[in-house]
Amino acid sequence: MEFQEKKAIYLQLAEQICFDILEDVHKADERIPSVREMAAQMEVNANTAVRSYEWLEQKGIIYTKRGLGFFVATDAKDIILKMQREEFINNTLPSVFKTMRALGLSIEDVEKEWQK
Amino acid sequence: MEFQEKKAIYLQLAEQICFDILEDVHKADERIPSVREMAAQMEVNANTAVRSYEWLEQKGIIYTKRGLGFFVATDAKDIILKMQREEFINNTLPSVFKTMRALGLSIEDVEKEWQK
Amino acid sequence: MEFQEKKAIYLQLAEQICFDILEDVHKADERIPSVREMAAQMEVNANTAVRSYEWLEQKGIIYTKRGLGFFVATDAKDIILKMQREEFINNTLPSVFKTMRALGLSIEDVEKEWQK
Amino acid sequence: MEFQEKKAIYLQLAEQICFDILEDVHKADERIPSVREMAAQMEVNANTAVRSYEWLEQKGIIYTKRGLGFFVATDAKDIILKMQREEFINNTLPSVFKTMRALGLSIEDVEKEWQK
DNA sequence: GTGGTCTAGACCACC
DNA sequence: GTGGTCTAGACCACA
Repeated sequence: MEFQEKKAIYLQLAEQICFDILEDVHKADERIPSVREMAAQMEVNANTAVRSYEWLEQKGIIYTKRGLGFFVATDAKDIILKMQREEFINNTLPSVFKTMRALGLSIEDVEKEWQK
Repeated sequence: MEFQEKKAIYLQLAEQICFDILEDVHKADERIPSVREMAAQMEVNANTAVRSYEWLEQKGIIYTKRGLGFFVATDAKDIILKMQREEFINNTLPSVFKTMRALGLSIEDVEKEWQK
Repeated sequence: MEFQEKKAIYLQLAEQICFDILEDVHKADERIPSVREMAAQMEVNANTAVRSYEWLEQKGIIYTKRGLGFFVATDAKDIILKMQREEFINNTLPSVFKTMRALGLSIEDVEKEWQK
Repeated sequence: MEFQEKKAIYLQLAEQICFDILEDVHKADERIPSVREMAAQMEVNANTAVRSYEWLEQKGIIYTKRGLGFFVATDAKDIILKMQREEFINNTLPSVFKTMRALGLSIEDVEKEWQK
């Protein structure tokens, strides 16, 4: 996997895993590769993979069964979508709005385009 | 100047010049640096700077006086803003709309955010 | 192909291609020789042929399909004829009018000739 | 003087002399340089200059006084203008008309431009 | 294979 | 000095 320089690798890996969950590469309640396997697959340091899994667990997207590994949460997709929705609302939209103001475009202009 | 790898350098340079015109670094009807000066400043090949200037000239943003150099068009800002508006409508918005559909967001959700 | 010294080669090549389109050597929606083929045929540098093609593309006379080559636009002939009409009106006619004034000829004299 | 390759040099020289007469470089009833002087000035072979003078004399534009040289005819300008008018009517205009037909332009279109 | 881009270096006309 | 053009040769993404 290729990573951007601007963003922490463990976050990019976590996002990739989220993407895979949405795409059913990893299905609800099923096991995902172990930290070491994932680290090898993605060619990152094992500690980086650990941080990704911790982050996903903290978000409730995966959970751990001692001795067995990590599993996809039943409602993982819902959580991910909700997260992405918030990301869109809090970051993408404000940036789009800023551009609109700079260009003198109104919300009505955007609505017209949406109809198409 | 630093350039992204994904986009042609001559286009990035042209956009930078547009940005400078909007910011009054280069004012209407005034001369901009010669092709060779700009190329040296930005550390690109002279021919690449030529392509940028040709692109801007073709858009009507700058014009040339023989033996004297390139000058900012009187209505350069209008042209740039119109261009950017079209770019936003034709490229940025469709991408935003695609994300909205993927996340199940409606135009009403966006309107609520806009009010804030 | 032989080129005049007074005019840019890439423009003369572009005009030749226009001529060929009008003569159905290159037909609407069909592929024209690749940049490199054309350059070899006409014995010019490949970059010069590129400039010709870019000029024709910018005029809407040809269009490009990625990895496949350049194709003649459906309405290429219309565009070419319109272009040539403007050229005639803006350049040829003024020069003819200048000669007429120098020789003391009126528009009526020309009309008489036109009738024949 | 520089000569085009496509046209006989003696004709180009004769035209240049006509041009000079119209511009009063050589005035009516005055002597023009001898054949040898002219040949030297224009850097052409003396025989070529002779042919030019013969051509001009045959047209009635210049005349010879034995032992004195060549002189500009009293009505030289009239003859030249008449000649040029015929040249315009017989060669330039037909070529213009041909272009007009090829482009689908009418004499009315030309009249409109003439008014400007 | 295609077009697209970039560099390096050259010559020209114009001012 | 300015822009404008041309050549030579290189690397890239895409199909």
